[in-house]
Amino acid sequence: MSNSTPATIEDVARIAEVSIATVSRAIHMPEKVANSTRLKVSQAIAITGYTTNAMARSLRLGRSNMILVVAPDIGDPNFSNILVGLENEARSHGYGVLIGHTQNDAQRGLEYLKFLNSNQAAGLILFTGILPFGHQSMTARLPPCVGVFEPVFNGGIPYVGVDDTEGARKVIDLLLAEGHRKIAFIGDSRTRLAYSRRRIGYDTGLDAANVSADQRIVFEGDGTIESGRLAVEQLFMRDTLPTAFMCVNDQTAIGVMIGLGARGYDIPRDFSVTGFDDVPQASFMSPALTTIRQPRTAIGKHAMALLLELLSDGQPPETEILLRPDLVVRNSVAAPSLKWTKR
Amino acid sequence: MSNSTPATIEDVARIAEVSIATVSRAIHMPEKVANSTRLKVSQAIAITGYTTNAMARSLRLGRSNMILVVAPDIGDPNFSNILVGLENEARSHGYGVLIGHTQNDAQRGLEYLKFLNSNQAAGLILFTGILPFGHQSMTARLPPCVGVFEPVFNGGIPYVGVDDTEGARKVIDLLLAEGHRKIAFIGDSRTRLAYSRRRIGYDTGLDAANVSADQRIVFEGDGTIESGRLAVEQLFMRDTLPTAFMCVNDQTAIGVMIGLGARGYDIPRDFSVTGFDDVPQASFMSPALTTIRQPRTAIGKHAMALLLELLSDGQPPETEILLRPDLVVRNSVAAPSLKWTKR
DNA sequence: ATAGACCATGTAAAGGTTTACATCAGGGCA
DNA sequence: TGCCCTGATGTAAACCTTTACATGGTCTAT
Repeated sequence: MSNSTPATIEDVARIAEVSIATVSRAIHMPEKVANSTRLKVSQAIAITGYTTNAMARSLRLGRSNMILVVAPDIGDPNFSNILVGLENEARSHGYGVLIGHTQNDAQRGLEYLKFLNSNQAAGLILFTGILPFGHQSMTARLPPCVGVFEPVFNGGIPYVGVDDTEGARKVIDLLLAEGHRKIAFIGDSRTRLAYSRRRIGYDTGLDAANVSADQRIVFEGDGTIESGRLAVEQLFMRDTLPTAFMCVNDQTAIGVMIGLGARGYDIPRDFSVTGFDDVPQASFMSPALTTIRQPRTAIGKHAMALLLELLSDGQPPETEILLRPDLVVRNSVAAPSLKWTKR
Repeated sequence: MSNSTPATIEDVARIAEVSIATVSRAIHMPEKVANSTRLKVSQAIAITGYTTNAMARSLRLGRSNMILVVAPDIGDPNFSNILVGLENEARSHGYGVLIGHTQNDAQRGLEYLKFLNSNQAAGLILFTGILPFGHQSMTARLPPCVGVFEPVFNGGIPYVGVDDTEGARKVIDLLLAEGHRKIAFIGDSRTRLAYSRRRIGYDTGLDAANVSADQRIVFEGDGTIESGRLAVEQLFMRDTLPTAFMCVNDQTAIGVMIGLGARGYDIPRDFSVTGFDDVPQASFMSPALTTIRQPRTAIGKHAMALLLELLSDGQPPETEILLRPDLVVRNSVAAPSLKWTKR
């Protein structure tokens, strides 16, 4: 009964008194097999506890049932919720999720390329924005791929993300509604598309409200906490201060809050601050940060669904899926301080 | 040159003018092959860009190069840093990391069991404390396994975690050193070993300081934020209050802080509060929470290293690896308030 | 009655490795 | 010279599936 070696399709065939071909068909194309035979086979499977050997199957089929997910840093807490969406969707279609992170190290990228090349994954989900690069013959034969958060450099690859422009627009509209006119945008000089799109939201929002160009302040940071702090220092040296800081992401916003706090200002009484992403810390800041929520689980789910569609159809159904960003109103925004508007 | 189909060992053999057996040996047992031949083979490999087909290899060898990591919830931000340690260690030994989460759902556990049974993983890392359970013949043939955080129920499985007793001892010693005598332990009635070990730290610490039993207050919660809040409510209904709340984990501590805040008390002036785990939020609370840091990346690294050792040796080198917990002193602890000590 | 179509099933090849066993050449020793 | 040993390489089987093709039986329409 309970052998130490797993039951094979042959064991099942013997017990069901059919050929192995019939067993395989009973499993994968039940409609091609007579009812009586199908029954015999499923009984035999129950007796033996047979599970099909994935290695043999993948070898024969020439593709595995694994999806490789490569992120710059899997330790990033923002990543974990996306993983949930990815995993659920994949598992429910019989795929497993393999993870890897590059830490922005080309060497590691190359390792994953080799990994892919030895047929270990049927598809690839990229958070890095960059295709792995290596030996000509390897790069030529990558499996279907989907980008997340930002389009993959080198193009032609569908991607899933949040509608950055709309998100930014929601933020700027909130600030405008509170009465702010002089709003600084603390950006990110790295050329990532997400950031330039958020900038567009800022600009179009101000355009729509007829805020003149000379009221606009843009600071190019690099998206880190430190960069937010620095932005505050720099802006205080100019003669006109904003009444609100609209930050390209939560990290920057946290930095801005630290910077303003260090100078003794109260948020939101003296200045309003907004972020983007809704990282876990955002709700624990004091004041809690008003920001845009990234629908992370949904992003993961959509990205995986898109990839699986690609795997079966072969043709990318659409090139870009943008999810609706939600404004999360907390306590870091209020009407502009009279102290500054009066000037 | 750049074929659409991957190079096989046969292509390499043809170019190197040797047999496929020799190619395989040149790769896996270089000492068994003449220098001149080895050179020819490696040149041929370079020309073809050959990578060995992992499916075929796994099929032949009867084991894959994947490690399955199963956690209750991969969305938990505490999990992500462990993943980093796991992945780095695995990858550097040529293994890939597959992830899965059970969400405490037996159905999903069964899916992973099937997954393991079809030879998709060479080893298993369990965060759930429970072996997946299913058809007799499947459960009988699980791959080598390592537990993380808590021993796997049903025993015999080595595990890696932090030294909970020592960690708790560090906390209680800090509180005692600040002058606290009446210290409440807010525990977790779920029978998880980690928690009972932390309780031991609490008790031995107080024993060592000769704090009498009637000075000790133990509240059995369930480890959630809500449970911390509830503990505060309950303790306020008793006639003697503690001067410090030592919580079994950070979640509970956050709940306690919320509860005390709601009653208008200031931490640490009126009460001291401590946690355990150092979750990401801990440093963003106000006041920032004094707690015990889990060396997460190190835990991941050790767990994977242990598993890989198991895979090659077959024998568990040790049954339990306890890492040193570090006390993270922030701002939630101060000397006891006179208001309470005077009573 | 017979050809053709169709259905259920079986046979066997193929997928890319690894490795036990066979082969062969060369060298040392009696 | 003949024998055995050693070291390098080749041959072929095995790992477990899936599936194209072959087989044989039943039914329908001529």
